[in-house]
Amino acid sequence: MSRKFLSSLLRTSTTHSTTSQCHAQTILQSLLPNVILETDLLLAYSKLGLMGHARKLFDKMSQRNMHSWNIMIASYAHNSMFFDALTVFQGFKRCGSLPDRYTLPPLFKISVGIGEPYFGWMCHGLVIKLGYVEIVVVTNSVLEFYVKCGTMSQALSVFSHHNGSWDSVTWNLMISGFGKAGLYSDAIRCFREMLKHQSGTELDYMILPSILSACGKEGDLLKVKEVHGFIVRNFSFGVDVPIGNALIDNYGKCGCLKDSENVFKTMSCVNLVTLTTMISCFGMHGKGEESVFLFEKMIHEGFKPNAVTLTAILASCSHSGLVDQGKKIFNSMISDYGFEPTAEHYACMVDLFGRCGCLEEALQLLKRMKSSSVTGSMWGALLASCVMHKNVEIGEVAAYHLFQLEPNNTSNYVALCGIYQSRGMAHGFSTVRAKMRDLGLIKTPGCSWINTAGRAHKFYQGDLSHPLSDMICKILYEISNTQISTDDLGVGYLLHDL
DNA sequence: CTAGGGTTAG
Repeated sequence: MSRKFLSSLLRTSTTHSTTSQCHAQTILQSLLPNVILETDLLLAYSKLGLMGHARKLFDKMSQRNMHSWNIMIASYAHNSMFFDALTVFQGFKRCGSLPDRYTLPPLFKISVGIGEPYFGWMCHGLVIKLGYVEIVVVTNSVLEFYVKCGTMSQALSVFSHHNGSWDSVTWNLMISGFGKAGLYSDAIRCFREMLKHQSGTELDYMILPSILSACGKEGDLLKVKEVHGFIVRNFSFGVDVPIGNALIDNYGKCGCLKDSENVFKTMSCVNLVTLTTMISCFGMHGKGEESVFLFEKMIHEGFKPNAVTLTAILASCSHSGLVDQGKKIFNSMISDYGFEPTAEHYACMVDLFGRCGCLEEALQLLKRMKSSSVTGSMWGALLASCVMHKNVEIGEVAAYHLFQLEPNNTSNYVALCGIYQSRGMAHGFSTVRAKMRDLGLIKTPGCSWINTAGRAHKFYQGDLSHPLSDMICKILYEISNTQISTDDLGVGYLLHDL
């Protein structure tokens, strides 16, 4: 077998056996050392995730080119082995070479992976200095870095500096970035902007989950329906799994459980995320029995629940008062699946016991735990249950722990006050209020607002300062006595440009 | 050899 033939065989190899047979041939025929062949082997092993094999080869190479360094750095980053990737990159720098367009994107992944933004900022500097800003893949990786750091202002600045050289990945990063940052209306505005820029060209279906999630979290059912209609009209393959999952989730968030179920039923292929989403939708709508039924069905079908699934089913049991089922599921996850419950799961269990009034049982659960592993969210769940059931004794215990753990969290003081107030204990009430004053804590009042004709109108609790408040209250009173279907909500077209 | 989508929680 010639060098050329082995090379092309390796470049298309997808199995361990082909790769190692080629490797054996290179040795048998004394074709090594040879940079091209060794680099081909490197890539073949990396693609199979066999980083140990790749590394052994790489260390023995007497000569390396940019390609070989890039493969090592990118593959380590791809397999979340960030420190190994960094070590290789440092070795690369010691050779006096400069990164190229293939080296740079994985470096941003490394920076996020090791939680070290300085490294990413430095790499952004390199991108500019070495003149790679015009390469859209490189600039997109910079954009993604800022999105993952949660600094949308920086992402926006990168975005606007490269006016014109965007592609659909750029838009998707911006839309999903705004969504992840909770800036849903910005995400929707960005989507509209995108439609303007690329009218006529086909819409990339990868952005649909991002835009659906922005519409759903904004609670805008009409826009969710609009995007759904658009999907049905334009994508003949029907829904792929992530799009189906996003539809289920966002119909659920907008209060249309029936539509979630319909999407779920028509999906030809589902995964763990689909099932978890559907379980949590049932839970959100107080359908605990349906959640448990689906959970048991998925286990029967051989799905292995993950930490998110467990949180969803426990929360669902809790909201529907299914204490025994919740307890059973929690215990079986530990014994049957060797599941290591996280702090969130314990918080769910406390909520499960607490919500139904089993406050003593909830407290015992926390007392049995090592005190250093009891988190604020667990005591917080207990305190919330004590407010619900007006329990002073356990409420004080939970509040005491919370005051230690999060001394500046105003809502804990307010919750304890609420318990005293509901039991008519004026002394306790004023003591906590005084403590809050001493600590300089101010309760931020609940507030809601509405945008009409480009103006925002704010309303605080019990606030009648708005000039039209008389009329507003009268209309609100009428509305609250009228049955309204979600179809009657106002019209706000999203896709009218299409 | 480089970039993008979906799930929990109060």
